[in-house]
Amino acid sequence: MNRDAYVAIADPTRREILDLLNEREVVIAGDIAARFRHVSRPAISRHLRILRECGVVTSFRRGKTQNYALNPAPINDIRRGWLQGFANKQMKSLKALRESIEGER
Amino acid sequence: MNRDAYVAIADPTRREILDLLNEREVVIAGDIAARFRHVSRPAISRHLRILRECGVVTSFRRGKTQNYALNPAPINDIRRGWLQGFANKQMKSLKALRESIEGER
DNA sequence: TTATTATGTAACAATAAGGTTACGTAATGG
DNA sequence: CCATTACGTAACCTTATTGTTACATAATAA
Repeated sequence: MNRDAYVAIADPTRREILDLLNEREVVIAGDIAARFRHVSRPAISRHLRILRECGVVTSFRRGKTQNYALNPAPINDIRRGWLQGFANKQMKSLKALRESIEGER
Repeated sequence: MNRDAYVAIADPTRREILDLLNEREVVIAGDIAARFRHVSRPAISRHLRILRECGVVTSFRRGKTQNYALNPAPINDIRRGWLQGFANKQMKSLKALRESIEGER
């Protein structure tokens, strides 16, 4: 399956996983799961799969460990893409408002 | 219910609604629904409710129309909050990497 | 080879998401 | 008052999400 990066960041557990991968470069699956007391290892495994399907992490096997690494591009694209455009439009509205007030003088 | 703004922007239909509200200041519910050929009015009505629950839109009645307006703050908070921190951490990693290369000389 | 470690996945359950049609209701206009 | 307009919502269906436990598999260790 191929998912949207918006989905990746919509879940708080996944954001926490992404934060972890942003700090440590490469982290093995077991260490990621160990971080979460309240969530089981299989649940984390599936979150990791979703993150792969969103294209925000990559994984590779080394010996008997599965290693995960961050691919931040799709997440940065959200920030510089839709969210940036969203913020820009607000500025345009403010500018238009400001100019209409100017025009009233 | 009280939801997370991440949920608001996770759905493409809701992003489209938000874009619309970002352009037009105040839009009545019917006009929003009319924008979507493939999605029914009740479905849009529920998207609007979710957007309210996420605190990203406000609505008020005027006469017989329900008027919707954007509250961009929670969305901007995502951009300047978690996503900004996420991007900053990457820069820190790059800086650390750069400095470790410096150190090797 | 057998046991252990590390991790994915199948099977299941509960809940949420997103869509539809049909109906309820508040405001306006004749 | 009655019809119309503009919405929300209830009931229902389907599919997705999130979690659990139990099992399968791959790589190493003994």
